[in-house]
Amino acid sequence: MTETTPPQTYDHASTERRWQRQWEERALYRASDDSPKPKYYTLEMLPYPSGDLHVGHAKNYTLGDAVARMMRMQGYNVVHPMGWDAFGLPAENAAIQRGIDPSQWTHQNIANMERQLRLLGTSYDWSREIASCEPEYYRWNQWFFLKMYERGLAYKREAPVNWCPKDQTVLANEQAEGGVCWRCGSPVERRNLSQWFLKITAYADELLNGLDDLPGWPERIKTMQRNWIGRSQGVTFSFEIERLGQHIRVFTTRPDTTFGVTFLAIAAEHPVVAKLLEISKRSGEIERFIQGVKNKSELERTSLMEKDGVFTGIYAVNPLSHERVPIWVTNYVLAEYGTGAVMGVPAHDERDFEFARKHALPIVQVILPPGTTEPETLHEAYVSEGRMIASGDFTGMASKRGLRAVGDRLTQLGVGEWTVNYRFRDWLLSRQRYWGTPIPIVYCETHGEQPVPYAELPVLLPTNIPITGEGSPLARDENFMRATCPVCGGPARRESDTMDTFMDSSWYFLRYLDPHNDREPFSTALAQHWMPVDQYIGGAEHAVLHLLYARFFYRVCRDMGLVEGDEPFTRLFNQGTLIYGGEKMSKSRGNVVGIDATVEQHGVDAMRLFLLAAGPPEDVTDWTDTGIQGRVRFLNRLWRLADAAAPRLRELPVDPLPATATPQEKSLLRALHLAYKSALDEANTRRFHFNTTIARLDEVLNALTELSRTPGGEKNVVYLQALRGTLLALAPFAPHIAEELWERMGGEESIHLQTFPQPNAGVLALDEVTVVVQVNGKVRARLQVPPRTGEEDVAALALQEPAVQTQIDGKTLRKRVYVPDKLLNLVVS
RNA sequence: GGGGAAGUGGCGGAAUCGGUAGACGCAGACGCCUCAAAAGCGUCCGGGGGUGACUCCGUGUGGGUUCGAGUCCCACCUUCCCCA
Repeated sequence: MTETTPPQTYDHASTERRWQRQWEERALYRASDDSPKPKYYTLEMLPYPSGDLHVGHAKNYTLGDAVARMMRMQGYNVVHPMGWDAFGLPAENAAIQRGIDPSQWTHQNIANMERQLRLLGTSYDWSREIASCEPEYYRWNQWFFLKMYERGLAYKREAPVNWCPKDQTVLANEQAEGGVCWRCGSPVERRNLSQWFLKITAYADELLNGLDDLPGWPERIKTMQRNWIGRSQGVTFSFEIERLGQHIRVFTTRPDTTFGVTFLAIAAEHPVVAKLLEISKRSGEIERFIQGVKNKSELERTSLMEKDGVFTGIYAVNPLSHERVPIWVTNYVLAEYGTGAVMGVPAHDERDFEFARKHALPIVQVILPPGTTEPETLHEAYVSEGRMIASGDFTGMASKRGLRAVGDRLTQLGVGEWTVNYRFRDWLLSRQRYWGTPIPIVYCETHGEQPVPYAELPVLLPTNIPITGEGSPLARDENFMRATCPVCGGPARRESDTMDTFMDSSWYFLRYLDPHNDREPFSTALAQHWMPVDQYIGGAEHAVLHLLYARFFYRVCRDMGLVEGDEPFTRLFNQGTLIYGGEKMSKSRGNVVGIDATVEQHGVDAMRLFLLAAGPPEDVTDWTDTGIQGRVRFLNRLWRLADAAAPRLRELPVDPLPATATPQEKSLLRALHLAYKSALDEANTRRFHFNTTIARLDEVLNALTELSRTPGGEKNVVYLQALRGTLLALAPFAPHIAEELWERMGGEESIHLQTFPQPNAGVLALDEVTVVVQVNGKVRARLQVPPRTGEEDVAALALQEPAVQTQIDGKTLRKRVYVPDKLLNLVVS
């Protein structure tokens, strides 16, 4: 046989396929519930099965997998599960637009995405997989709902919502942007509809204060949650309406400005409006205004629209100053926030100022800014503290003290009380949609609203029913709607609303711990063993939605005795997005780089390395088609060296610290141990900047290449042992090639079950260090000296340097700064 | 409008504690190998000046603190994110 050229590249496709199969067969990543090792729960946010993964998704899962593998190799019993957020609108839209069964659509997508996740070489424990659309899962949503119902945490009430008159359904705020239905384009209305809520506000203070106990969370996420909860302390008090004998209650955080009230602003939906209409002479005008306001979405009302209003012709009385103040119906006060009415103090509130300007209402200054003695014409509201004026008994008081004093006076007068108000509202759980968890409630003509008995769970979502996109499919399905009353056994109607899908993701991390339990949502003992999640990884888009709901849910579980502790996620890491061609990857932009084609062309190890090396994981990073080439080259270079060395390594006993002789050997070993240190530091400080670790591995390969080219290099023991070490350091990031070469080198067991090597201080130490010599802060020379050389010795050497001499010649030495092993700065003049 | 984060070569980025700016990679230039190409290998690669040893400038802009600033402080500009 004639001599053939050896293969230049390794066959990534067959290698990757082979090891993925082997790992699965050997259940390599199965987490044991009773391991003596310390537990580590690492988790990526579960995906919605939209159909296809692109390299942007891969960035997230690759990081999570690198973390899981690093912890596993450090001796932790790692649980790293994966599942599917499988209920939701896209499946239903596929049904509406293309007549595809939502269940079938979802299951096809799950099958495909699971295949793709396996393709990524992720080390998930698939035996724990869950899909939220399965009755085995959603029955426990219903179970939790009933438990919350019993505890008064789930309740039904009327609330204003976005309503599309054509499609006959409620819409989420983001589905009604610009005031029109996202599907049919009809203008949406605000409607008061009876809806199910979860009482998350009952935990408001706990959710707020708990943030202080989460040092492992990004500060900005905590700030966002604090702002979202929006706790404010103030006074709720009443203004009596003239000629009506009724009151309007207002909430204010600034009772010290009560004497500056020049109008009352109430929401168009405020219940008192009906009464006002009865006695107002201007009812026609008011009704026209209200009609215009009601059609607008909340988004438009709070941010887009100019502040507007209409005077009712009716007055109320300020309980402190006894002045008459006009009552206005406005578009900038929301019925759902506070009391649905605010006192208008234009001098000291920006929105009130703007409103007063527009409608020529008086602006009465009652707080003087420090350093002023007379009220001046205001060009904008003065919202800070100062001295109170024109405020009856309180005149002359500092406003900070006045705030308390006025609040207390209102309380003493019996017209008000100190209250705490929150910006966020209870969680609206109802959806008039098909593809979700049915709410387990029936309505009996005699016994009214009744919970479905636990024994009858799950209330199954019917399959094969028509989905047209108009109205609730469940409400029209007679078989589903017909039920019996659990109290009297008589006929009853089912609740046709389904649950918001954030219900599913509020507790899925607990179900992973006990995914096949058919007696309870999860075993308390297993939750105690594994919880809390040690590391949670996901995008920042869920900062106030999922992450707040899950914290609420966990506390409810705690109060039910199902879990211990308050917080489900000890540490949170926010991934940055991956952009391509300057834009976020998305189907609609047509700039999606799919993972199937990428993996086929370059191999998944190269892709994983590129995604990790592209930049810090929390940053927005760029996908480039050429960048991955560098990682392909890296793997091929490593392959050529390691594959050739494998036969020798099979004969060579493992020795992590071979004796070095030459400077080249020393610098190779040092590079390797710096790579170990980098990987361990990044994993254990949770900085996760593995981009720097991969740069260290590049340097190791450069050093390996260099040593392999010295005479006899390929037999050099240091070189050979370093190759073995390189594979161990690479294993968490490029698991397939590392495993393949490990096997070829005669490694026992899987490389992924090995212990990650520890950096050795002796190896890291340098024989010589470079000390920079500066004159007046500018580098003039570099000295090679042994570590920890004394200042006098370094100074003596420095003065012999010609470049230093010319700089200090004829000048006086003023100061000498010495940083051992780093620098000597000579200050002269 | 308010709050937050970030601005470093042609590009992605490194410099983790105030101490050699530009590690590592991509792209590019030149060379080797080859009939040729691909792959691979080698050298160079912030800007100005100089044959060269070198030298001056340089981390968005302008100030400041310091022996010394990409890093700390103040103001401004730009971009992105969140809230309104």
